[in-house]
Amino acid sequence: MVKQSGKRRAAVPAPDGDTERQILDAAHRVFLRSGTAGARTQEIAAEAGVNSALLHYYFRTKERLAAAVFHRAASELFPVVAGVLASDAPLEEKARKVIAVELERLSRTPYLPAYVISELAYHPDRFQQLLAALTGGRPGAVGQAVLSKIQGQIRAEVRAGRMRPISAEQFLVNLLSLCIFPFAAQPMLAALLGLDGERFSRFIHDRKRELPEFFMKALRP
Amino acid sequence: MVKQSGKRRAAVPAPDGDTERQILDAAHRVFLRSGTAGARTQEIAAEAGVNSALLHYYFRTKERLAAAVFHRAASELFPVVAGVLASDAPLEEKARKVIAVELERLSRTPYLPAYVISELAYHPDRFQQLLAALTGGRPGAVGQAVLSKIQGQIRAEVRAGRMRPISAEQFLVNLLSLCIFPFAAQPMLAALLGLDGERFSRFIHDRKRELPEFFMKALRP
DNA sequence: GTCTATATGTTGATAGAC
DNA sequence: GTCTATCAACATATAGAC
Repeated sequence: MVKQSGKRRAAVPAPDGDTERQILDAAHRVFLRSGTAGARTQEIAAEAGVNSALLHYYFRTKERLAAAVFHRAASELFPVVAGVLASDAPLEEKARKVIAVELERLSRTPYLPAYVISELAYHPDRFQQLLAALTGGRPGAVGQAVLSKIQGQIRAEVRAGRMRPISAEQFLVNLLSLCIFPFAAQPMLAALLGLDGERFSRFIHDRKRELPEFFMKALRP
Repeated sequence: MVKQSGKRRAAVPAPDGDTERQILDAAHRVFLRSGTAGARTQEIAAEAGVNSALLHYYFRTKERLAAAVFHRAASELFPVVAGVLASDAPLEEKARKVIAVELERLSRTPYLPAYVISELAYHPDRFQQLLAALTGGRPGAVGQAVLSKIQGQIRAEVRAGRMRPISAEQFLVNLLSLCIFPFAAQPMLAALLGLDGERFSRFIHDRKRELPEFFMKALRP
């Protein structure tokens, strides 16, 4: 990002990959663990195996580093789902696919939802600027495209008598709520319902099978 | 909490209520706005109309103040729902009631979910210690009681042919997801689907009517 | 590119007068 | 109880040698 030199350094310093990515990876872990405000650049540098001066050499400020991490985190969370939802597949297939993909992905990065929610709550501007970067200037364009696509499909299903009326917004929010919330609230569920560690994994495992039926059933006329 | 003196001061200093509560109220607002790590005690003091020395007089450390605020925030979020769920009302009525109560309450304090989720993610110990305080030593007791209560009711409904089988955990998580997530993710929905300000309010307004049907329908055999 | 050493600015917290 | 003034500890960021 800041680096321009293409010159490869001699064998010693970087164990694997280039340093910039190592710092970014470390920042990713630390920010997701402690939150942006709670994280310390010094801790990130230590976790990356470098000192904090080098961190500032690659990313000028903590803020820029935070933006880069958020960008990467959000980019691996949204595009997949957006792709599925904007496709031409039948509505029911989309829902099943989204559930499968989301539960699978979030099982591997369970801290992502809480991190994204926190960032959005305390730093709403970051998201706007990310959307602008992703969609090239017109934020909300992807969302609107998905919405009208879904809306059209719902209307068709309703006319065919296979579904009862529901707005595209409610449809989408219901779907995302059921997929994402359990991960965002995992610590709460652990304390409240005892869903910690292995029990949570089993819970999600069961959910992959049960949630599609639950969701589709709710939409039938 | 720290204050012992019952002596009332002369008319001048405190505009309304006692100072301790004013500080707590200010802390509540600031912590919910900026997150615990991002908030500054100085900002809290300013918002409370006092200086930061007085803040430390009442609450010795920022950490204690944060715990007090989280305690209060969580206490106004959970007990109501727990009360409904643990009651002897029929299952369907409980679900409707929870949806109505939650959507109504969160409409008035929309930042609460994101704050609680953030706190839990970055400060899981706080919740344990809160639960211990609330339930007098045995954390998870309330949750377990609710779970087995619900589990029993589900079994009865299933036997009566009015509901298809579902574990109490999935039942509860589905219900809470659908109620809480929209508020936790509001900034995301605003950026993505254009659900900001007035449009979000209307979305929630519609949701109060539509969600009970959606949820109940999903459970029918 | 990477390090050591250091500057600069905040921040949480305390001392002590009133 | 409430204030002014101040401290000590960090955390971010930079300078400059290698």
